Amino acid sequence: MIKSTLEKIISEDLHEIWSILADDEKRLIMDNFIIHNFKKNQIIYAEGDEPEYLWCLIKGKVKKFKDGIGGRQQILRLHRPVQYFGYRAYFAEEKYVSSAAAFEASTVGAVPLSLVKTLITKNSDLAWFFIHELSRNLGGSDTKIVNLTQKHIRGRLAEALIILKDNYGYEDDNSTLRIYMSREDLANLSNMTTSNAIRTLTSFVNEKIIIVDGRRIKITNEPMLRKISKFG
Amino acid sequence: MIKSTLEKIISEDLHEIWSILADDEKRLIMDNFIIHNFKKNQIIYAEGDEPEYLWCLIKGKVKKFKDGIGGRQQILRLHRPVQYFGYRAYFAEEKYVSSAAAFEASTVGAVPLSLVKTLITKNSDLAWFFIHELSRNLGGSDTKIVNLTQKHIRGRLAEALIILKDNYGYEDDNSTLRIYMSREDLANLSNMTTSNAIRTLTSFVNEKIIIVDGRRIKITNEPMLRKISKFG
DNA sequence: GCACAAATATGTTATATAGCACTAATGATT
DNA sequence: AATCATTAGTGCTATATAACATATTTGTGC
Repeated sequence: MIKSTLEKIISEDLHEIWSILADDEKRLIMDNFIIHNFKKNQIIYAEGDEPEYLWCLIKGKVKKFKDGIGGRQQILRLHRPVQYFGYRAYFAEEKYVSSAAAFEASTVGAVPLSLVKTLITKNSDLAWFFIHELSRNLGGSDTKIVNLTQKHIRGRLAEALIILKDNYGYEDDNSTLRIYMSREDLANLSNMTTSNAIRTLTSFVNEKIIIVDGRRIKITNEPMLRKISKFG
Repeated sequence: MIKSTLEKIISEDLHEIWSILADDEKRLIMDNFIIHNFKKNQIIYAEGDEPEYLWCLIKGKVKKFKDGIGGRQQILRLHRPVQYFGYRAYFAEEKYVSSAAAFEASTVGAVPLSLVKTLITKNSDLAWFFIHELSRNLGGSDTKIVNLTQKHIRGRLAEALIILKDNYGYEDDNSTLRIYMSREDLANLSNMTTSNAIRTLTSFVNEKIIIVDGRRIKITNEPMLRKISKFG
């Protein structure tokens, strides 16, 4: 018997998380799992939309953001494979309060949240999975509030770079961030204007903390970066 | 048979939420429910502590906050009876990332989180209660990030006053906030210095949006306050 | 009721960062 | 290759808000 590509993705990539599901539950998910492909910068869902699907990032990178005053965007969270998103609003019985977009070409699976709801009720391990995820995100969000409001520009940018490293890691050279983003997005992540992101990036280069080649960022002095991030 | 005071509190005040529990589960909670009294400004738990108890606010007011750069405090959330707090860190398997303190003399019940964990696993309604709470809090936290980082001082203070109204309501006159807090706490809620909280409060008074008498704040033009809060 | 501490109020100055204007580089399209 | 659009980079100015200084008022303990 030949496994379908979809089944292969699910059984291989998602094994870790869906291992908490019973076989019939897995079957149910597989039968209702729809693969979507999003192009770079394409919106997956937007603020105000009614939540319908649990999204599962299989390949690519996704940002969650909120549009604020004067079209200024705040990036709230970054996702990497295999991570789940788009469920909070449904569980809160709200519309989405933030939007999700693909950072780069991405493959995402969609599972109806109504199905997820049924499974959570029946499977306490799955309930715990989401309780755990939500709890971690909430802690991160609370910490972010203080970081973004109280740290100065250098601290905020340094922190953003650390976040990028913690989320996407380094390439094989052990120093180049495995994500290439525009200066504007870097600014949106650190709550500052694009000009200031560029300027601050330049001063980090001058201080030999990073090396910049276009959108390629090499962190050469991570301890110093963490220090700047911590001090503020 | 005479009901104990404790049993009375639980069966009356907590009915709404614990109604999702079976009788034997209620019994278990009651047997492990310890009442604590906290004085004004007393710390209930502090950042870095290991989470042990689910706290249930029975009487009084509680703030959750995080100490930031230069001793500057950011108030993250406010609690009123009957609300639960202190569980996030346990579910995230982390130490507390914020502290909780009584705003005024408060009565709080403590239930061992290990017991709550057991109950959640057995009772999916209870699991959903926490999934729902966490999801709502996370949405609020994400919204707060944008509000605090992008709005100007007037917008932030206006929003803080609205939050106070939504949380604690008005007194019988339908306009006096049912909470009295220091200008410093008001500043900590709106991410600004105490001086600026005072100044901005004064300008709201001059604009006939509020009336201030010491710590007593009367909101006389709530639509305008919401407008200022929304616009930024 | 007095002494002292804490909170509130207000004016002045300093500064971080936004806003704007402009140029340079890079990348996409035909 | 030429054109155009987008992104990156830099200097200058404006401004919101912090920081500081100093009254003034209010609350608290004896």
